Amino acid sequence: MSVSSRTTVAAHALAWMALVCPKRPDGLVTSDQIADSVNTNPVVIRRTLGSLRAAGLVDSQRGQRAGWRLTRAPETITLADVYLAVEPEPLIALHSTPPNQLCPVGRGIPPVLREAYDRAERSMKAELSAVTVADVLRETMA
Amino acid sequence: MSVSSRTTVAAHALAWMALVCPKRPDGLVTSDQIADSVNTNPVVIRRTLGSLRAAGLVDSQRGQRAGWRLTRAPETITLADVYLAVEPEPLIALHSTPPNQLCPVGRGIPPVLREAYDRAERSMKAELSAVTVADVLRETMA
DNA sequence: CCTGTCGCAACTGATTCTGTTACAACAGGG
DNA sequence: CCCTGTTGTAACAGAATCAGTTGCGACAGG
Repeated sequence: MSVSSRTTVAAHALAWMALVCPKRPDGLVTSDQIADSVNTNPVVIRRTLGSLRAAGLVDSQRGQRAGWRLTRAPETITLADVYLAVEPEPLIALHSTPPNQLCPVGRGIPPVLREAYDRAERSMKAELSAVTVADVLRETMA
Repeated sequence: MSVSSRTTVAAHALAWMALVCPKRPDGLVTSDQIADSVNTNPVVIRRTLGSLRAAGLVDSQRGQRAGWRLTRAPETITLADVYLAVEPEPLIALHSTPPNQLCPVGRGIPPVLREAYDRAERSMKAELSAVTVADVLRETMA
C-alpha cells in the first residue's frame, strides 16, 4: 500500500497559502478557500492543517477574523517537515502478528528489518528535505 | 499509512529459505513450513511468494515433490528486489481526487510533487539495495 | 489410483482513508 | 448584547485494502 495522500494535501495547502496569503491584508486564508483549490472538504483541510499547526508550520485564529497563516517563510519549510507532521507511522510495517519465537529467524529478524527500513526511511526523508514549499510553488507556477 | 507488511513477510520467507533449503536433499520447502516461521496462513505465503516468482527470485514445483526454491544466491537478492516485487504502487500517493484545474496551483502541482516523491522513493530503494537476504540472515542469527 | 502440495477464487472481519454532516466554541462588529 | 463567519471536533458513511481463512481443482510423482 502507498502512504496516504495527506502529505500531498498538506503540501498543496502550504503552496497555495504561500501564493495567496501575501496578497491578503491580514495574511489569512480560510479552510474553505484552500479546500476549493485542493478540491476537497474544508474539514479535511482543517484536519490536515491541524497536524501542521501541531508541528508549528502554521497557526490559526478563531472568531470574526478567523483563518490560517504560515508561521515560517515558505523557503524554510521542506517536504520532509510536511511529511513528518502528517505521517507519524514508520514507512514500512513489520509483521502484522509476531512471528514464531521458537524459530531463530522468527525470533531474530524483526529488529534487523526494522533497522534496514529505518535507514531507508531516513534516506527518503533526506531527499524530501531538499525540496521546500517555495520550490514547489515556483515549479508549479512555471 | 504505512506500506503493508508484504515486504516483511517476503524478506522473512527468503531469509528462512536461505537458512533451510541448503539442508534439504531436494532444496525444497513448502508454504506450510514457511508459514510456521512467519506465523501466518500458508495461502498468505503462497500469495507473497507468487509475486517473488513473477520477479524471478524463487520458483515452485507442483505435484508430489512440490515446494519452493530460491533461484538466486541469497547474497545477490537485495531488499530493494523484494520491495519491488511485492509493492507495485508508488510510495507516496498524490491527490485522491484531482485538484481544481481552474487554480494554477491545482493545475500545476501534481507533476511537481510526483517528481519530488519519485526522487525520495529512488533514494529509499537505493538504501534497501545495500542490504541482501544473506545480510539479513547473518544479522538475524547473530 | 493415491497423496501431498500448489494455484486460485471467494469470502470475512478489521482497519484506514476520504468525505460529509452537525454543532459547539470563539472573537470581533455593529 | 446579539449576529456573523470561521475554527474545532465528534460522529458517521462508503470505499479500499489488508491479513486471514475456506474450499477445491490442478498437478506430478509413487
